[in-house]
Amino acid sequence: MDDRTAEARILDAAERLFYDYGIRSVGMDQIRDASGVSLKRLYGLFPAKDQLAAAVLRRRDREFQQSLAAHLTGLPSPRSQILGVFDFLYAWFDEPGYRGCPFVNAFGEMSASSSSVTAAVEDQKRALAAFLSGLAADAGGPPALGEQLFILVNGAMVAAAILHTPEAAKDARAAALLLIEAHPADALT
Amino acid sequence: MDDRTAEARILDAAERLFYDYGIRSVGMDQIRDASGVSLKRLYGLFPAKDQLAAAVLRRRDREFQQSLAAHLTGLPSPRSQILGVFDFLYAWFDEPGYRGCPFVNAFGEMSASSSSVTAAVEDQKRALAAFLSGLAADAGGPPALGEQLFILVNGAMVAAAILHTPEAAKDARAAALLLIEAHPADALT
DNA sequence: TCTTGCGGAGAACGAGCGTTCTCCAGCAGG
DNA sequence: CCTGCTGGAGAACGCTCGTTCTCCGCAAGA
Repeated sequence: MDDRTAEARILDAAERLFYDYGIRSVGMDQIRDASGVSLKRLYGLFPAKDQLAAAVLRRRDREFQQSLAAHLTGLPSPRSQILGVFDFLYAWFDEPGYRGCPFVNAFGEMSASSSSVTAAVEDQKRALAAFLSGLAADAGGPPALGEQLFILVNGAMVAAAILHTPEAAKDARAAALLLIEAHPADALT
Repeated sequence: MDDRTAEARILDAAERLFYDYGIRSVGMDQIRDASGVSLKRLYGLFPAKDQLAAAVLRRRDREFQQSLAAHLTGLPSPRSQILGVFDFLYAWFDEPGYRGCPFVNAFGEMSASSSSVTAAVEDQKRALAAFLSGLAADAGGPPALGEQLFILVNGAMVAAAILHTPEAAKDARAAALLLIEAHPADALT
């Protein structure tokens, strides 16, 4: 098998295992077994476990952004796109295996011991904040609206995970709607 | 030394070490060294590490609730008490060693491997949600306001930790203010 | 056919760590 | 003085796991 599919199979296996059981709980042997790629090749592609974890997070960030953007295309206004973010979250929270935001979980688990993981988490959160600020600006809201949407999104992910309910997405959506309408200049509907 | 101070010294040491470095990164030997309590006595009081971690979290929850309540006493209205929650958060986020919500971090680290820790985290979040719902009801807001405040609080904790800025508390405070005013019946000022 | 090197399987190594055990000092009671 | 108990210090045990090493099959080229 060529390197490309070997790398993808490793990332697929690691992503699932890390998310389901936590990064530290999963051994490299389990990733070898689940991916079918030998340890030697695995270490040839990813020289250490935390770099594999960081690579998993960075790929997941790209997929998350693409998936969210795809869900939002076709929505007519910036305002409906903002609300669409929370509909997207609801569908995610409602999936059977939802266990919280993988980036927040990785931060809680590894921030004290792996700088490459924390850097990947930080980059994902900055990208998400920038994306939401863009939507907020498109909707004619002030910069603070972007920050508030970012807080709502992260709070909903935590609340849904710990309290075992996807309803947090609906509560956050309602809050976002009120915030959009409350801010002085909401140009578009 | 009697059991009471031994237990307190263990909890003090474990709380600091667990929060600073993560639960799994801290060995029982380090807790023994930091607390000055022998391993034998330590295991006599807490039969396993995850039960010690759960005990740390439950005590921290009690202290957090008391500290928050003390910060809110004297504030004249439910509305100002709600805003006071976010002022309280700002002061916390601005402390040098802030590393996120210890309960969220513990959840990310241990939810797959320790039921006693996840139970302690869940109880803390339910208590916090109930407290905020009480404030929201006192302020004349609908039940959804309580849920939204809960989401804002958790989102602010995550955002402040990962983005290294206490400003998230101010953004969340501004959002809370808008939500209070946006909700139909805001009786008290 | 012989050689050479790549890559797979998995054993091995070394460190960390949760938990238990051993040893011993000190002290209370007979 | 002897006995037995409590509790501290820390060695020891057993397991996990990240990482590396060894061995071997096999395919490609001369």
